[in-house]
Amino acid sequence: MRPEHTNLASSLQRAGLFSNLTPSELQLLAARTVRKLFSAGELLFSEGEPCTGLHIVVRGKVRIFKTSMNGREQVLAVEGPGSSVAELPVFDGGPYPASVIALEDSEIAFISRRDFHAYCIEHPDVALKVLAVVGARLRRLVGIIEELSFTTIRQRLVATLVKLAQTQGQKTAQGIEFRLPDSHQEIANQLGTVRELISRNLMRLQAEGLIEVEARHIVVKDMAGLNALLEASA
Amino acid sequence: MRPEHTNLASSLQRAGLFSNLTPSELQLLAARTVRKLFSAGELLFSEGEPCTGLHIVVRGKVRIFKTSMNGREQVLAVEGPGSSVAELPVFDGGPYPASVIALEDSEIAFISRRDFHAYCIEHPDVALKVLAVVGARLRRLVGIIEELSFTTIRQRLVATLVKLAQTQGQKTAQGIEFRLPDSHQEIANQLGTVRELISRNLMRLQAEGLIEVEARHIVVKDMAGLNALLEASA
DNA sequence: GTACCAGCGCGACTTTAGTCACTGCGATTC
DNA sequence: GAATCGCAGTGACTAAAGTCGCGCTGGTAC
Repeated sequence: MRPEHTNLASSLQRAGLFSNLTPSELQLLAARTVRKLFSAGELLFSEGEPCTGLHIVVRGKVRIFKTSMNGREQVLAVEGPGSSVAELPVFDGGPYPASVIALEDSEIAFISRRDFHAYCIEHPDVALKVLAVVGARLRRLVGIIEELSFTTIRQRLVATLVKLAQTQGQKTAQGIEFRLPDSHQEIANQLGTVRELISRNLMRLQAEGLIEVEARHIVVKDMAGLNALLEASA
Repeated sequence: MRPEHTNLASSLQRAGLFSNLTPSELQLLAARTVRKLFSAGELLFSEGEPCTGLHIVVRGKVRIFKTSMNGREQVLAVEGPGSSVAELPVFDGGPYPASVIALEDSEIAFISRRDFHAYCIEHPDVALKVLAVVGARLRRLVGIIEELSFTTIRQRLVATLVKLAQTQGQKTAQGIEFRLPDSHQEIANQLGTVRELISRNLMRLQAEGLIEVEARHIVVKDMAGLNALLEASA
């Protein structure tokens, strides 16, 4: 047994999908996986390509997204360590429905379609686990549809600001402070719009006294006001 | 063995999800299902309710949709006989992510969560089949996201016209003729917009000489022209 | 008949989104 | 230190989407 397999096995266990497998089962699975390295900006695969297997993020961060002809992007999800990618096309045999790119230098465990397929038949509980994971993914997609269909960009932006404030915000005398984790361009991609609108909407929120913006540093002055904007038509 | 079970069994077999089960397995499953009848306009269940089990459309037609606070609706799918509904929340334990309503008088086979769960563990191939079905659903959702994010209502409308022309169109001296299957309001819901825009866009296409509209009767005069509008930024 | 109602057409308007072209800043590179 | 590059701000504009109100029509009910 080569040491990488031991490492891989423990990595896999952290992957949610395989959290309740026995060590020996993990070993078996690890023996079938291939370790791949991707540097930031590198594509794991592109939309439309035939699906070759399951990818699991061991280290790093990847973005799942669609591209339009005009160069616009719509982010479907950003996945970190422990998440699997493309669980689904593995089963229905179709091509990848979206592209995946590494946002940081990342380490990916890869299991071929055939192997994973076989493994699921031998271990029905894994198949159920996959269904649960896919369920979560489906919920997120429905959430994106809801947002795109029912809310304005302004509201979507406010929603992400509120979320960031809650997860990463520091309370200070000024209000709740945090830094935007991504460029305006990247935020625009995630909200399904263009860079300029992020800029403008941030400025507008500032003009209304709800937040203060300085480069990527944000200070929320009026959390209640932000939430009010969301409730208006969530 | 009561006769309904025999009927149910054959209905279930047509359901895609269970197409490769043996008759005896189907009987077993049928014994666990409940037949439910819904009249047109009746809700099968609403978004947010806890998920009680799997629904399979035996006869009729149902619509899966989300509702916004402003009364807007976004259709996620319309399912006919043989399709299953809510395969997914059955597994991840969460609430229904959307509401489902009967569009016509419909007959629904219902299997409780526990029973279906147990059945999947006994029959791993069913679990895989479920994954395949879910895969198709996921693809459709991604397609909706792509449309909402990248295309205009005009393009979405043209796309549905083209689809209708291809599937239900009759070639005549005038062009390709067909009837709109739904009201403008319903089309609007499916495209994620409001009634007026359907009206306006149809009129605009007519003004441009691409189609002719008379009530729900549509004549496509220039199919190439319509397709050109789609390619512009698909 | 007449009353009612869903579905549709349409004009006038506001708001939101997106485009284009440009400026400026700060970091890096050579 | 000059050139380059990624990122952000901004004005002017167009186009798309959505809102409101009203009127018409062709059913169905009574």
